[in-house]
Amino acid sequence: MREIKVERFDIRHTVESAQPLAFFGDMKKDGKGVTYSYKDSLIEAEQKSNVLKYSSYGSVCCSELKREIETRFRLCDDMSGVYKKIGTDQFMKEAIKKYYGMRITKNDPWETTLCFLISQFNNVKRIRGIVKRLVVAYGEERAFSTGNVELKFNSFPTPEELAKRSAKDLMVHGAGFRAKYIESVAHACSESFDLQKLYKKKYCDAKEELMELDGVGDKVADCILLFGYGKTEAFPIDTWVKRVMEKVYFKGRNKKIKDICSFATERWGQNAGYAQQYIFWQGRSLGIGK
DNA sequence: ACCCAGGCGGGCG
DNA sequence: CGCCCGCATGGG
Repeated sequence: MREIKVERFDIRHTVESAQPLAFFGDMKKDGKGVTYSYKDSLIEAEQKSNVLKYSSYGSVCCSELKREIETRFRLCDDMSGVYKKIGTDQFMKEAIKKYYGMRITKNDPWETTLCFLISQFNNVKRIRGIVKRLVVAYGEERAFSTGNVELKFNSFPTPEELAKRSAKDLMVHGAGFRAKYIESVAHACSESFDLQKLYKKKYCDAKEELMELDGVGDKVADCILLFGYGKTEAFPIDTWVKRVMEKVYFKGRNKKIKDICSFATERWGQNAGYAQQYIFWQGRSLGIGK
C-alpha cells in the first residue's frame, strides 16, 4: 500500500460523478475507495483525508502505478486556479462548495469511447449495467490470490475482442440500438482508426476525426476528448447541461447547442471541461428542468 | 401505464 | 444547412 498526499481532492465525488470510472469501476461501500481495472492489473485506491492510498494486483510496476494514479485522478491539476477561474458566479460557487475536490478523470481513449457510445439516449444506471456486462462477457478473466482471498476480475474488453462479435451478439447485453455503433467503432479501432494519434492533435482537429466514427456526434466526441484525452477545453452538452445553462446563464430561454458552446468557451476557456462537470453533477442533484 | 435517460443518423424541406 | 423523427431498454 503506497500513499500520496492530495489536496482539493475528493475520491467519492470524482468516482461517482458519471465519468468512465463510474461505469467500469467499483466504489467501495463506504464511499471512500474505488477498485478498477487498468490494463492487465486491478487497482485499488482509497482516500483518508489528505492521503490517497493505493495498491495493485498484477504486472504493473510501482513507478507506472504511481504515474497511473496521478494521471487518472489528475492530481497535478491546480484546483485552486481552476476554482478561481470557474467560480465566478453564485451557481458555480455553490456547485464547487458542494462537490469540492471533484476532479475530471483521465481515462483510456478506447475505454472512454466505448463508455460514451453507450451513454447516448441512456441513463447512468443502465450505462453502467451495459458496460459491466460487456466487461464480463468479453474482457479477459484474471485472478490473484492475496493471502487467503481469491481475487477475480476482468480486464476491459479490447476493440479486437469486440470486433469479433456482431451487433446482434452485443444486443444480448442490453446495448440496444447502440450495438451497431459498438460493432462499427470496434472494427474501425482495431483496423484503420488510430486513437493514439489524436493525443497530439489540437482539440478541433481531434474532434473532427472522432466524429467520423459511427455513433460519435458532437456530445460524445467532447466526452471522449475530455475524459479520454484530457482536453479540458471540451464542453460536452447533454440534456442536463443544456437545461442548467439555459436556466442559469440565458434567463431560461431555449438556446441552440452551438450558442451554449461558444458561451462556455468564451467564459471558461481551458477550464470549460471542469465547469461542465460541476454544472452537470449539480444540475442532476438539483433536478433542474424537471 | 407513461416518461425519460450524459444523442445520433438519416431523411426531408 | 436546419429541423424532426425513430430508436432499444428498463427504472421511476
